[in-house]
Amino acid sequence: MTKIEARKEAVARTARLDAVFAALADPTRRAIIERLSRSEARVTEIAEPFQMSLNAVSKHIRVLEASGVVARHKEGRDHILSINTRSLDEVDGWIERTRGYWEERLDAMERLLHELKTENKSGRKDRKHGSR
Amino acid sequence: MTKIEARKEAVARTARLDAVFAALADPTRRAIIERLSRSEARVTEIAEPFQMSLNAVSKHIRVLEASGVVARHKEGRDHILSINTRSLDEVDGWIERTRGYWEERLDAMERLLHELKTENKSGRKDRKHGSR
DNA sequence: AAAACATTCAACCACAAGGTTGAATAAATC
DNA sequence: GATTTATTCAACCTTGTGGTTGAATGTTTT
Repeated sequence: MTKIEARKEAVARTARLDAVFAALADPTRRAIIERLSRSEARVTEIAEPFQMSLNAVSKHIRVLEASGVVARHKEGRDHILSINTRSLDEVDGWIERTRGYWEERLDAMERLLHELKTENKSGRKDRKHGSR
Repeated sequence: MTKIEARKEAVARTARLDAVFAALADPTRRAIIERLSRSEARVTEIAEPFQMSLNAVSKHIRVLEASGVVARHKEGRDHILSINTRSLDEVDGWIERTRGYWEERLDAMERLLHELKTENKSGRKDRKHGSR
C-alpha cells in the first residue's frame, strides 16, 4: 500500500468511526439496534414500539444504514433490516486500543502510585477482556 | 432497589451512553482522548496540535468532561486533564452485550446457513473477545 | 502592582439533527 | 384496476453543535 493509499484509508476509517459513534449516540437508534440484535425486522415492526412517527423512525434507520451498522434488503414491498456487527467491531477496536494504552500505563504505575497514595481504594480494577 | 430507583438508574445510564457516544463521535475529541491515553496534559498542550482556536478545544474538552470520559483537576492556573476509562467500560459493555445477542444467534445459524449457502466465504469470523 | 499566562464565559454564525406533516412510489390484495 | 399497505421523499421548524472573536477571571512572574 502506498503512502497516499494509507492516508486515504485512515481518513475513511475516521469518517466511519464518526458515523458509527454518532449513530450510536441516539437512544432511539440504540433501541433499534438492540431490537435487531434479536432478529431481523421490517421498518413498520421496528417503528411500532416508539412514540414518534413512522417517518422519524425511517430516518433513524437511514442514519444507521449510512453508518454501516445496519443493512437492508428488500422483499417485495417490505424492507428487511439486520445488524452488521463488523461495524461494531471497528468501534470496539478503537475503544480497546485507546483503553489499552491507558491501562498499560496504569498497570505499571498502579501498584506504585495507588498503593502509596490511597490504601482504601478497594481491590484491582476489573479487566473485562483479559490480555492486552 | 425499588422499581422506581431501577427505572431512574436505567434512564441515567441511557443519558450517560448518549453523552459518551456523542463525545466519541467527533474526530477532534477522539484525538484528544488518544492524546490523554498516553499522559495527562494541560488544556494548552492538548490544543497545540490542532488548527482550531484554543477556545474551540476548550469547548471539546468540556463536552468530554460532561460525558465523564475525561476528568479535570486544577493545579494553580493549569487545568490538568486525564482519561476516565470507566466510562469507556460502560460503552464497551453495551457493544459487547448487543453484539453478544447477535453472535449467539449467528453461532447457532452460521454453520447451518453459511455452510449450506456459500462455500467460498473463507473461514470462521474473528471473535475478538472469546466467550460470551 | 503590572504584565504575562492559562483558561473560561458570552455572544454570535452556519449548518446539521431530530422531529413533524403531506404527498409520492411501489407492491400486495380485493 | 382500484384500494390498501409498506416505505420513502420533500419541505419545513426548532434545537443543538462546532466553530469564531472579544472580553473576563484567576494565577504566576517580574
